Amino acid sequence: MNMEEKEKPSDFIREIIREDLKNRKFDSRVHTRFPPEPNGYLHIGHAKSICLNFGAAEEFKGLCNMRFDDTNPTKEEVEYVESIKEDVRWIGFDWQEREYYASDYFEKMYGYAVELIKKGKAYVCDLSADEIREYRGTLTASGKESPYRNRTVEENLSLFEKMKIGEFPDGSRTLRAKIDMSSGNINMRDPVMFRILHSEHHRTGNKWCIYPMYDYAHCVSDSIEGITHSICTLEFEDHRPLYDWFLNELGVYHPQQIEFARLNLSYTVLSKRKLIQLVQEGHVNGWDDPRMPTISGIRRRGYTPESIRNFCERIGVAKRDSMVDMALLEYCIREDLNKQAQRVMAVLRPLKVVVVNYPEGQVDELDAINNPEDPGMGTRKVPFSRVLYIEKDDFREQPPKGFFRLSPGKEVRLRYAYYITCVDVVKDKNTGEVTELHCTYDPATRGGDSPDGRKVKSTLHWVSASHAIKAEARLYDYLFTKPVPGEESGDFKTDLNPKSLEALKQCFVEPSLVNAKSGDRFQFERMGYFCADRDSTKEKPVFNRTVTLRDTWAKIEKLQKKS
RNA sequence: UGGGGAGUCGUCCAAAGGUAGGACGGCAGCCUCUGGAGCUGCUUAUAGGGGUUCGAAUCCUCUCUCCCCAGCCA
Repeated sequence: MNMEEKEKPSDFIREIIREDLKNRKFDSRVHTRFPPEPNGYLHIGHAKSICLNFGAAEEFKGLCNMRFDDTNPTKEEVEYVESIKEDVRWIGFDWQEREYYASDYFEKMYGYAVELIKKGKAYVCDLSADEIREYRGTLTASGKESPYRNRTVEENLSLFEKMKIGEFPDGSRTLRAKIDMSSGNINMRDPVMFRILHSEHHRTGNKWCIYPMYDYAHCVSDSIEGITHSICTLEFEDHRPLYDWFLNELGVYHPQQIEFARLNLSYTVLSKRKLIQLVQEGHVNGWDDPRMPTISGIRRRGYTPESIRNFCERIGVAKRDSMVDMALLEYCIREDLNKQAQRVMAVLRPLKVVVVNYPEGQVDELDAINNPEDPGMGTRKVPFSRVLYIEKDDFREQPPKGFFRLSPGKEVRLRYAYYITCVDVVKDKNTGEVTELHCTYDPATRGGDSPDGRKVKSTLHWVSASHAIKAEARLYDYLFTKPVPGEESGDFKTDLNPKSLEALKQCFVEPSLVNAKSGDRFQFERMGYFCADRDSTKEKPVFNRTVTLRDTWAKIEKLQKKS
């Protein structure tokens, strides 16, 4: 086995494709499609499907179509088609000119339906929605045939024509496939093919007042486009017999439907219904809120397309229900950003430090490495002066066991600068809060190395007070406090994390960040990866925390608090 | 109690009758001018019972558990 073979993702779907290719099925073609309904924003679960459909097509030198499954005008909007296109492109795939819509095929679907009527395989039914439900039976009891089931072909043809030209009100009649009301598979109990909907469609306008149902529209669309492998999620497994029935009765080109398990991710929700609820009820600030698992939210949070693709590869594709650990997604973005992101110093919760033996008014320009993982990214100058800010968490008046950072009398290194020793602690007279530290520095340690070889246990990040830029940092935590939101209570919203967003408005970042543009990503050393948000202004940049760095000390501290 | 699926480390995915392996997480250590990164080691897994076989996660059989389906949604 060579290296290339080793790297290739493999799963049961790719195995099927390989087998089909070997047997020259579908003329040795591979043609998939990504078929979203434009009724919401794409999320990380869709990314799995996108990577599978576009990825497999690419690997087998085939094609993948973009197809909007727009058969329900009451729920669909152009806003959604635009966002979907942007998101798929951002993830890194291209459908060239093959941008299709199920609505492109309405005429053809109508014609095919007429054929089925002529074959005696479809009929116009006057039952109401409630009556259809009654007649359908239950999971264990078989259904009853509709009294309209045996109309003549002529009558059906004329009624269907009248449905089309708008002679009947919404809900008054449907076109149904004539299959088997006693089937154990409820989908086969004379499913509805067309319903009457006097509703304006985002593409076809008012041309149609009957719209096809998913089961009928999907297989026909796949057939028209010459799809070979129609990949969908597990809940459609029961629909496959119907998919096959329509295509067989029509006697047209017949793709193969294959089902895989949809993605579940811990500490979030991935259902359109729930996501739309979060947006509409204001639990988040829109579809692209960085806490949302939507592609647009993840993008704004600072994730890279590369990390999403790697994630989708790592989680694999199979048929069993599963719950992927959020920690894996975080691993993927850290892995990518560790290699890419420019390092920078930013103090999120500032504590003032006066270097008492450093001359007032003097400024040192120190060399800092932009990315230790990539020397090619070069170095930059960072200004040092008498008054600095360090991170509040990096000082403890009474250091707990294992605390390596600054405390009274202790010496630490300021990254790329000098060793400093804390000589005095200034407190607020009323609250007792530490407001300022007095430290001395050792001029011999300039650059961060001690000529006498003495070691310090810790290196702190810092900024020069007079040079720093004021900034806002938005720290995000999981949107939910439980791995499976609502598992106990039954209502996912009871597990919403009240601390999922913490906005720190008085941060100080090093001056090199003046030029940061919206979308730029950085590692704030020792704090995490951050991405400049579009809310940034010239006066005050805003940074979203994409993900923290792994934090060993935080882990130790948490353990200590427990015991 | 109808029909359709699925059960392998904590999590995700492999192993197509022949040593149950990888990744994430966790733990321990090494290293380090980021308590980052990197490196090394460890990590109570084949749902259960029978059977076939020299040999079973894999084949047969019985049982158990979980998921999906009763929209004129997709």
